[in-house]
Amino acid sequence: MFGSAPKELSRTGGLEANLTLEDIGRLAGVSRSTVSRVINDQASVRPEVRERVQDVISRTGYTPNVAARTLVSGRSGVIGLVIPSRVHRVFEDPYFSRLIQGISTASNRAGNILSLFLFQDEAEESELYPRVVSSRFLDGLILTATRMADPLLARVPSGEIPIVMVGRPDVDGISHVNVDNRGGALQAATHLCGLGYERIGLIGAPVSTTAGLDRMNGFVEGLAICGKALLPELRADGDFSEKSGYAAMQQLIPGRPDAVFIASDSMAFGALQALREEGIAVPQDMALVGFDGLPASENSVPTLTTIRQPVTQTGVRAVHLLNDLVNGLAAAPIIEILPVELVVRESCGALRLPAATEVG
Amino acid sequence: MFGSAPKELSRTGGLEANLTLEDIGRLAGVSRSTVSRVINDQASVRPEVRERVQDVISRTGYTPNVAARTLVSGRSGVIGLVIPSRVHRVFEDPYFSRLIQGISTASNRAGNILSLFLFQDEAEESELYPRVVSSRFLDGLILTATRMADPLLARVPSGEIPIVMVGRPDVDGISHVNVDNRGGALQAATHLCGLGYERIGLIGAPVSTTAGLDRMNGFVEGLAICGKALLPELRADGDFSEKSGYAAMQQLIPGRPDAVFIASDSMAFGALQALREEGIAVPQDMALVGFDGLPASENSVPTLTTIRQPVTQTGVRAVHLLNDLVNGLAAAPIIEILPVELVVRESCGALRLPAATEVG
DNA sequence: GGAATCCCTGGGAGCGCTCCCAGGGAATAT
DNA sequence: ATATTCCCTGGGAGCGCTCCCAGGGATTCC
Repeated sequence: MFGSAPKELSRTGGLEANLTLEDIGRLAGVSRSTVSRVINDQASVRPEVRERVQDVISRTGYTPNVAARTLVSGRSGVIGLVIPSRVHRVFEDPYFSRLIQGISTASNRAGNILSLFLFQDEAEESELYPRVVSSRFLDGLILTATRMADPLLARVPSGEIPIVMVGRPDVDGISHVNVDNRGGALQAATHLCGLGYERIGLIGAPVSTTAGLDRMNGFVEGLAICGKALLPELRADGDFSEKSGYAAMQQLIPGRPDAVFIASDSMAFGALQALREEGIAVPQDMALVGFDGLPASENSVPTLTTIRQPVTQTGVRAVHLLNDLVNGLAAAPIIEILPVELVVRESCGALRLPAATEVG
Repeated sequence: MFGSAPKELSRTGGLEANLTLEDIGRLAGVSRSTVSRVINDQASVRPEVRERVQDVISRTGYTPNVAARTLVSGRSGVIGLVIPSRVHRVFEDPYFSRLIQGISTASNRAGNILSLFLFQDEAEESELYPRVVSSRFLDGLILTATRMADPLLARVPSGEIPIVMVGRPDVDGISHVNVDNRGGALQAATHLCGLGYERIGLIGAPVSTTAGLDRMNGFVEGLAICGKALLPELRADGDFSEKSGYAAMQQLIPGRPDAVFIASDSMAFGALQALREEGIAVPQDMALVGFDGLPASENSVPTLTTIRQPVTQTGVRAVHLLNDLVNGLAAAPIIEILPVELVVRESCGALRLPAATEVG
């Protein structure tokens, strides 16, 4: 349209480019300081002046220069989401998908910008992480999917920057938000006991994750409350995947459990498949309780009784906790444990049995 | 551990906190400027001085303050990845998963920091987008998953900031990297023709996406080369999902196609399921060619002949293109079209037929 | 009426960096 | 020997913002 515009103009893109507080001030007939006050919602600006300034701002489309603001205030508004290596398929996992959804929404609402750090391998991790953390570019960090003894965690306590972990870390002193894995698994166990099942088995998640460990411990604890123990032949572990659930169930079938708690819904879907192939009816021949509350658990055949965890909410809380830390509204470590909920559907048999007394 | 440490110290985290160029200079017995030269790899620093400075830097763990650097240089090193609303399940889609992988790796290697903008709805989109773009905080933007007539694209040509799209936009003048959807679909058509199939159908992707449109057009063009036309009763469209592929195939079966090109592997998996249920053997009774080259296409029964597109590479190229734009090594719009590749496996029947002459 | 108080507003300083220019010293040329 | 060149280095200026302090004007009080 303006083919003959000087290069300098077209390069910066026209009207709105590179306006400063000073410019806005000049246009509104006030000083830089007053404009700054208006933008930062500080008191003591006369209403009519405030309005005049706001008018100029919206007319010009002025946006403060983040770099300058960060330089002087020491706060960038950027929070980092770190997903360490080893989690290659992370995005295809519906858990992460929902978690990131929650984190993204919450940080958008809170006025934060979200930076994503996917580390493909240890080299990238050890090179990038220090640079990122100490560049004073991030206000804080959310860490996910760390494993036991994660080298990343070793760096955290040095405390250069506020950090919130999603999930329970295996060391103390780190702020985190977690779901009540132990309590949920315990509830699954007592629910099954209460329904009168006798030989109750477990398909566990890897005990190299705190979630897997807590779910197993909670389950065993729940059985203990009912005066039962977990029989070795009724336990198999998977790796959260559907495939591993399928294999684990095949392993359990010879032991003839009448109920099984499966530490993730994905694995439960695999287990369901294995049972279907063997002609074992759920819940008539074997009752199942999963963990996660994936949307798909509503549509399986039979529908899956499961422990629903609030994944999106976990992400939201992580952002809030982090902002509290950043703003000095709380001192690390803060720990938040979100409740889980037993969702009774067909697979546990409760719906077809006469009401039974639940323990716990 | 150091419970009695003064608050000021513990808050900033010890040794490495808040060092500046000036500090490093003092420690190394040189000036701020010299340290800056060392860090930015500029010439004319005596080797021994350079080494001395580098030594102090690595000993202290100094990292430049990104905000200060950005403020003066006008470059932050941060690139944004924008995924507009409507793509809620984006992360569970293996395409996006791989794309983000590629973008992340490339930007890590290029020294960029990646910021993620997931817009949940139009409101978030229209509020955040301008703020982000004009805050001079991002060096550039990668845009994905826009639809036809996306309102986001309307803002792009104003040119405040370099932008590269992944996939072909439906308007001109926007830099993008795309795969040869048209050529790939054309090749699928001529491949099937060359194998002697007569009634060749299409399960298309939504024509509201340029990918869907291009694949359809390429396919029709390929048929035309072979002197064929796409019969209306042999065409059904899906939405990229497995489920929709299943439904589309059910729709096509009555028309008795002897071969079908399916515009995405996911849909092909659904179609395969539908055929299995109907007892229609692939490739004996019907030949199939997919599009995408998902890893899972190697393991389906039968293995899927497909057009493999370089997804990770697409992400990598998007980052490189964007950096070229940012660094002024190229002028917008730059367009890069990556080649796709026909991967012949069992589902097209080529492996069991005597070698046939391919057209094209 | 003059002094004290308050509300608003403007401008200086400085965040940590890069860019640019000036200048000291060594090396080379006259 | 002095003049010219080059290499290397140091420091000033300034990016756009926030914080702080000072001060003008209106208001209130004595």
